[in-house]
Amino acid sequence: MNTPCYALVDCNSFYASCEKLFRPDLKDRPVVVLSNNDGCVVARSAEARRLRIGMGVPLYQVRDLIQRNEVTVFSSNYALYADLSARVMRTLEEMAPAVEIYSIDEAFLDLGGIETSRDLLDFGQEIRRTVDRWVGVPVSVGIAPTKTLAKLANHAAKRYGRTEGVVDLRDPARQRRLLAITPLKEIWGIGSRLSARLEAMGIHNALQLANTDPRLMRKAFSVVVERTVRELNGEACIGLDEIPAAKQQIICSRTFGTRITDYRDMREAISDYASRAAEKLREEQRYARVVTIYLRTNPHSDRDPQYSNAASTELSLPSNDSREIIAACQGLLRAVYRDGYRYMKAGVMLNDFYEAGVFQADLFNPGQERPHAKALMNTLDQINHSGLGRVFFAGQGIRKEWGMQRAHLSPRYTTSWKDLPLVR
DNA sequence: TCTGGGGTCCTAGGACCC
DNA sequence: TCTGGGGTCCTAGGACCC
Repeated sequence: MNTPCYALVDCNSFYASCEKLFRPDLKDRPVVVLSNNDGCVVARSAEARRLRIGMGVPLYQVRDLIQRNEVTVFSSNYALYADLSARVMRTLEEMAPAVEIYSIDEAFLDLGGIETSRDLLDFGQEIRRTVDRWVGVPVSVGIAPTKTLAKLANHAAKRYGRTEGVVDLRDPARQRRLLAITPLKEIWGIGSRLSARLEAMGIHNALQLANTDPRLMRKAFSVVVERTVRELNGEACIGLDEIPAAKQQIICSRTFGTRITDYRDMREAISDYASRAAEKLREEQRYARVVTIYLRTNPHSDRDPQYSNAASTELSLPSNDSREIIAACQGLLRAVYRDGYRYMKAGVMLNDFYEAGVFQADLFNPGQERPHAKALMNTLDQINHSGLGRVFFAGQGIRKEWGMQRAHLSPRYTTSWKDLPLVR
């Protein structure tokens, strides 16, 4: 049996790199990408990071800094990032025997057995060159016997220029040296709450955590922390998941571009989110029984009266038909909507999923067949995935005055025919 | 004035049953 | 004043991730 060996490949400043790819004029220039509604900074190019623009800060707090330094600002262009992500992942799948897509910009590779046939630092550099040539997005590579250590190796590859973007952390002595200079909150699985509790116990860095007794850590915290301790010591506890688990929940929620004060606008928004959620559900090829909506005012405001509420219902039969899910959400909205508030956000949640044909027929509506429903939803999805335009239900609204603010949106270069870049 | 969105896993505790 | 024990299931809440 081989010692396990994982690589973590992570795109550098992914969203910012995607934007730069189609804007060669922005090479070596600071770029930031904003969250939905242009609220917070969620990605920064290396140049922007050097200006000390923080991750996750609200835009209004860094507006001066951005203007003074002529930072180029983009709204999130999720269609573009998802498409480029798929290209990166396809490239990695061609290069490694087993790949787990961990997030939009990261993948774990199983390198077990490869080290006998080739030098892993070389292999890491080959990954970097290939992704750069085929897709144009820069990546870093961390290599280690456990996923938790591979994560840390990747951090190091990003942080220290001398590594040239690849760190091989298989050597235990090297692991200990890196752990000794790694703060707790940089460890995968240790967030701010656990960091604070560990600090209070006198544990201040990753090496000190690695040196604790894993069984005691399980008692004091949970099995999650126990696994982290073992992984830091090179004992692989978390395997590679090539096939993503089926989703258990689908959420579609948004902060509105402007506050909603009108029932009809709220009904439009809820219908729109319901339709998006149903679309995602069909992509999963699942049917949901439980539908939930929630809405709330702005909790940061101390002037406006506050209200937040949620409501759920169980469909008589699990469904992924947009019309049924929209109707259920509109019914729930009538129950929880109150006049006289300035609503900031609402959402639709789907739960309790079934595969086609496995659920019990409704006792009171036996044989409730909907022969045309599937064909109609298929047609809808095909049109909406064609890149030619979208069809939608009238209840979703046409003008969408409550819709997202995206003042700095780039074209959908790769997923919309009308946005194809032109070379003159 | 302005603060994202979408997920997962684990645990404790209550409800319920025999 | 006295009032078992053990098991399962479900849910809410906390913590984490990107």
